[in-house]
Amino acid sequence: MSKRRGYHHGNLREALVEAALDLIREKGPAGFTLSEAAKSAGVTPAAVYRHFAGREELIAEAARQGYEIFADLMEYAYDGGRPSALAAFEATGRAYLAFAQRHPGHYMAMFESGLSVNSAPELARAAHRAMGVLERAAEDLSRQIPAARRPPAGMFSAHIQAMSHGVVELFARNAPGAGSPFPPESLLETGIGIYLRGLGLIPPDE
Amino acid sequence: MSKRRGYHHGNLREALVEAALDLIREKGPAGFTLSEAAKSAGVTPAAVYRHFAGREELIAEAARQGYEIFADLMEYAYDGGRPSALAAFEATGRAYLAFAQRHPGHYMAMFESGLSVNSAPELARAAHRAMGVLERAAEDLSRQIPAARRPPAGMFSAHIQAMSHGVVELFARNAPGAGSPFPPESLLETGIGIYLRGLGLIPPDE
DNA sequence: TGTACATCAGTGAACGCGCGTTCACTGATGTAC
DNA sequence: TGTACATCAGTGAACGCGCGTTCACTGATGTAC
Repeated sequence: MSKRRGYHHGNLREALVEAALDLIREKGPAGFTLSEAAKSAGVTPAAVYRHFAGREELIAEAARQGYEIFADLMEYAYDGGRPSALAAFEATGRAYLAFAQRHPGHYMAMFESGLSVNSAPELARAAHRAMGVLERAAEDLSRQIPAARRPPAGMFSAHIQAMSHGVVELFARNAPGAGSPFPPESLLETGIGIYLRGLGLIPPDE
Repeated sequence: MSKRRGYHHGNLREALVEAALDLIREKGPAGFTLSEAAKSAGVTPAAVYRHFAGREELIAEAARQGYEIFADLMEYAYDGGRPSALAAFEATGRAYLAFAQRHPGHYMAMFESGLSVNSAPELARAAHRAMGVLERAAEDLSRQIPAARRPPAGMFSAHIQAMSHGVVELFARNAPGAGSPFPPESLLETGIGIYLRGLGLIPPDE
């Protein structure tokens, strides 16, 4: 952690963000303190103020980076709707969970810190980009549903978000419902599968 | 809040739990402090220690009471599977959301405080009872699915829990995804409806 | 290549604050006689 | 009904702690000449 070579750190800003992410992952967003982040970056708490206005801004930057990574992953998974709207949609679902598992600190900073997405414009922009992919995927896929039985795309995407977030919170961590006999990946995959079947997007017999 | 009539409070234990629930609802589980709970119950912080071993135990008691209320509501909604397994199941889904909305402090103490359900045996018992209702409802309903296409009941119930929790966290509060144009009740109701259709429990044409 | 100097990232001491927790105490309550 | 007394729920002062934040400072870096 403290790979400083002298008086100057070299890349303190990023080191602080990483320290914050580690702390958030280990103790939750509330357990994270500016002082401890500074300490684990090998620096005095006061040094933090050279790079951030305060504790809040440090968390916001961690969340922003999370939304950027998240958006990139979602876009990569969606891949412009290839090879099919259905496959691309399912890939974004898997990407959602994979992100939560691989970047728990980011995920918690984004969704559990109580941070308002509108506290900073770059944060809002990144969050909007990430959510936009999911909404687009839902829109593309929902066009395959006969218009009469088609739910609004926003509702469709909200369902998937809810299911994904629920699986992460309840079954992908040491949460209340943990100790479930099913791995979160298969829980989410089957859950989304059944849901899509309910929309007539997957044949009922398969 | 401070309806004390003299030196003795009369019902401090309950007053503290209620103060804790109010604080948790307003500031989140991390924002709640023992001192503030004592203050809003009109009492010195030291008085808390006549009734609780400390901060942690106070939160645990709030969560325990939440699980009891939750379990009662779920049992009432389930009503032994009447009038039908399907209707009873849908009622428990609605009860889940209604509980989260009507008892946000309890809900947060239960699911967002980072509290381990196994920190106290009465807490674990209450939590188990609550979750048992949902599992039983899922089991009863899943018996109506042809055995070949029937997912394990535990998975079924996990899906519903995930969707319900996700809707609460993302759309029933001022969370990141909030500002959704759909009220949480209808989000959950349609989400569960589509899911049940995917299981063949609701006819596709209805 | 060497020196003077501006820049600015970090130090370290200090602050006021609210926290959880402890302790000896006090005074209201309710029971025994 | 009245008095003595045990009980124990609450007080209030004190503690050590870590927090976020500020400030004047210092010393490493890198640029101009």
